[in-house]
Amino acid sequence: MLTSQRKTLILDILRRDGQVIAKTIADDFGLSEDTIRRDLREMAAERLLKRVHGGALPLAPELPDFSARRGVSPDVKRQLGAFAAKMVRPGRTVFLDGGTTTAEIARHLPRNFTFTVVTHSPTIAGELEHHPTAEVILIGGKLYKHSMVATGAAAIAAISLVRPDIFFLGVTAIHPVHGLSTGDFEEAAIKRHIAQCSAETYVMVTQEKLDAASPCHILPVKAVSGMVVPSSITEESLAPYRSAQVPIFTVSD
Amino acid sequence: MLTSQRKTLILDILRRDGQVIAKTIADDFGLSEDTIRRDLREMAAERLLKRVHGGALPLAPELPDFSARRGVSPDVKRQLGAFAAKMVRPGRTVFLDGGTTTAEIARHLPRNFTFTVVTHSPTIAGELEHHPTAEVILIGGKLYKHSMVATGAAAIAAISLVRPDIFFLGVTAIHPVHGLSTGDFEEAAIKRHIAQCSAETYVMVTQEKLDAASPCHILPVKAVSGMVVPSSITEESLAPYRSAQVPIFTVSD
DNA sequence: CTGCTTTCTGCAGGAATTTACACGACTATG
DNA sequence: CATAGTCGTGTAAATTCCTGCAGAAAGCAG
Repeated sequence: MLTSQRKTLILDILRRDGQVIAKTIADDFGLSEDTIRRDLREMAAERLLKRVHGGALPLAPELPDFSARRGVSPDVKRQLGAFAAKMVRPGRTVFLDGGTTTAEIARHLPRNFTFTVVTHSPTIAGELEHHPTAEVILIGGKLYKHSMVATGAAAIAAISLVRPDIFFLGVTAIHPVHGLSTGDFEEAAIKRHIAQCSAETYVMVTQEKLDAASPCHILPVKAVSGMVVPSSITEESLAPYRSAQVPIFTVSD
Repeated sequence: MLTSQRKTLILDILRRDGQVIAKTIADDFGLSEDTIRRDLREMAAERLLKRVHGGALPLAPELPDFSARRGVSPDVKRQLGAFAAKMVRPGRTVFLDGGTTTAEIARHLPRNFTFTVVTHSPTIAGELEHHPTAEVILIGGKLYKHSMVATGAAAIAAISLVRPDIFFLGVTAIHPVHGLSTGDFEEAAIKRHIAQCSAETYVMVTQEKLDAASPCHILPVKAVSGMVVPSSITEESLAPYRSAQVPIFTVSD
């Protein structure tokens, strides 16, 4: 990656998130924190941003409304996303489901090597507009606006043509007995189909989804390759899933 | 390989990827890095690109990058968009091209009756997330990030399956002799294909696009069903198009 | 065809840039 | 005030850049 390119990317992230954390960026770019800090110092000297302890902020103290809205993406989801993004390896193909949790994965995808992202969500595709190295395959179909994902026969057909290595599945509920579920029948069918086409399926789980059930069944719990959960979830409530032989990845704060 | 040929190729790669890395290009061309660096130096002297450590970047930090383009002549585009949106009738199917001008159409689409919108741009699809009545069909394919549209064989195939009543075409240039054109070859092919599948094609024209030509030809002027232009454009400069028998819709302020 | 000139290309070596690591200093936070 | 995290500087290694030069190819005049 070219240095000047990296600097413009940092500015992009700064505009998008309203902040830049040296450590995070260093991870995303696969570079040392020193390099990032040097970049930040130089850009601060050019009056492109404001250097602060731990990272940098935009020069103009943005409207409080804006930063408030940007910051809402709860830390838990962001951490889950950052963790999942690290599971992507060079050259692999990853399928990103629609939803806010998977959107966080898209934001944290590594930027120092190439890989392919497949998604049936225009929102996710939009998140990747400024990603420097990701090749994006968009799955078309009839748009289900509630979740902003393509659905229908055309989507199923297009999905059948790809063989993702990893599928990051978003659900509204997960239950030891009732399995993974979501609110829309069509959407459930799509998710199930993607999982069947993918070598591995990982599901992102937050507290409020655990031990719940939504109307439409997607898959049984043991059909997934692993669950990604925040460390705030007690070991006790994970026990039923562990006994179902599902690998669980705990993301510490 | 001829030198000038090589330089053209380098510019192509630069436009396509938004970056050029000396080492990579040298490998691809089977030449020494010195030769490539010399080329880059010379082209930088000719103001064709921006030389940076490790390679080169497009001259102006992404001259017409999509997100950067958002914001040029917004009022005019909004009026054009509002006018075009009124051309949509109940029950019809409309294809929206990618781009900032067509995004304005999406924002102004009528909300009191149902119709179908087809688009190969995730950005446009995103604009329609909160539209109450529009059915949205998303065309999938390999995402061309510069313009944020799906491209490739998959996109062509999917487009072939729809028969839009109206296609709102976005271009970067229109010229009485050279016709409609845009910057990317693949994108031009897609636009041409959409136009061939559609009953009618209307092109949105603003002042800076008039009487200009971009590298890749899409269609001749007389292939379109009509041009939508702002009233600020003089009748004089429209004369060549009127004599080509192209209906012109003037949008007053 | 021959000899000369011009242009292009690759190589060598020194300069400049970039990056990562180490270490002591600094800052935030409890 | 203690600790963990972050900063900045110095340094060494790697990479990239530039200059000068020599050989090869192409163009041109005689």
